[in-house]
Amino acid sequence: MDIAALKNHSEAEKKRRARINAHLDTLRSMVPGTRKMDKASLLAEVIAHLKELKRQATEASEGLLMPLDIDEVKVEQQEDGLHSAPYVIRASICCDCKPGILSDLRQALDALHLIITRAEIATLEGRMKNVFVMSSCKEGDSGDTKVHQFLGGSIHQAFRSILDKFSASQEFLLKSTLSNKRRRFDSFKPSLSSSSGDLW
Amino acid sequence: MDIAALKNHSEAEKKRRARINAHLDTLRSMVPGTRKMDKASLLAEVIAHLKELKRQATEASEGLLMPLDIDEVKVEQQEDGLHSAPYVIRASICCDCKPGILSDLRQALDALHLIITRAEIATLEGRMKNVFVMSSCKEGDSGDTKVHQFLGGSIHQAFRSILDKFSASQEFLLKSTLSNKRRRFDSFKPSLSSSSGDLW
DNA sequence: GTAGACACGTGACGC
DNA sequence: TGCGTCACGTGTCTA
Repeated sequence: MDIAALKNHSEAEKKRRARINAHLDTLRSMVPGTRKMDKASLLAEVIAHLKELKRQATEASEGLLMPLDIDEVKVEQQEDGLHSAPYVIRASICCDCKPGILSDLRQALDALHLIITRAEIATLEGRMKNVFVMSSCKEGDSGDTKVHQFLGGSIHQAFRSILDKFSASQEFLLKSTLSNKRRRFDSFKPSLSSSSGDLW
Repeated sequence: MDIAALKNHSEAEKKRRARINAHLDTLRSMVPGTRKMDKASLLAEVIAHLKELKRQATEASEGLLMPLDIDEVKVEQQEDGLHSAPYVIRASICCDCKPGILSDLRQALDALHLIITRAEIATLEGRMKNVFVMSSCKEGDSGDTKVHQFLGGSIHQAFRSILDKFSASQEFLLKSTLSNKRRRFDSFKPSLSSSSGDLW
């Protein structure tokens, strides 16, 4: 009978729709503010959330990345999306582990009279990366973009000069002893003891 | 004419389906390995991906969190999903900034002969949080779960004893001078200069 | 009364 | 041949 086959067909199709809609409902429960949304709009919102989460994830793992060969100073304004913390500056410096560089950094930041909300030191394979999250000391400066741009410039300049100072001393060592360059490869995969022993 | 109305209707429905399918294709392009998947399976995969990204995001922001009042030692195995780095141990210790505790931690880790792939020191408001990402020195241990459980236990024990040692000395100070407890509130929102000056 | 969204059943195509 | 998936047109409901 063709009639029975048709019934099976329609029922199977019904099952299929149910499966899809169930997943759609799951998505509705996962993405906030989509409870009573269009199917299409829901999917659009899912896409947006997916992008946002991906951005956050890569941003978070970016913080873990540490260039092994190039020294760098980065200063950027952190809008921080949801946390409603306006005009927060995030400054980072990545270079070889050098004793004394930490106190230089500390002195430089002290001189700028900032509120340091987070200070992070990471070491990896003889390299170090310092990240500072901070904002201006004065309350009134919070909304002033120009103040933060100036502050960012000052921080960048201060860090840069510290970097130059220490890389200059390294270049001096490089010229005086040829074995120094090799040392960078020797300490390419050291244990913590050799890589951070001088630093701590 | 009813015929024109019907045509509009079907065309509108066609447009709607096109919108939905376009979003579905966008999702396919965003989630790897779903190029030729069922509509339902695709959505299931999207849900899984969304969950995974959410987990990573919360985990990443968790790493930034630092308990202000309670000292803690955490040792956990990090499967790390995509990076195919099996059996990596992540150990963290959070406590008040105390000079000398860093060298104690270093000595403890040195004694265990581990490969430290990442060492991180973060300071915030007079508190410090150290995170170490590491794996066993020996290659053969990589797949051995028991070895890593034992290693994890050893690390936890070592960190715990360091924590106890320093918190014990703090309790001693607490009993000897009443002003000490207040000090914890005095340094609740210090600048970097006062919070990490002793540590560095 | 019209525009948009949804579920339904059906024909078509692939394994 | 059946089984699964898809696109399509239609009926129905709500705003």
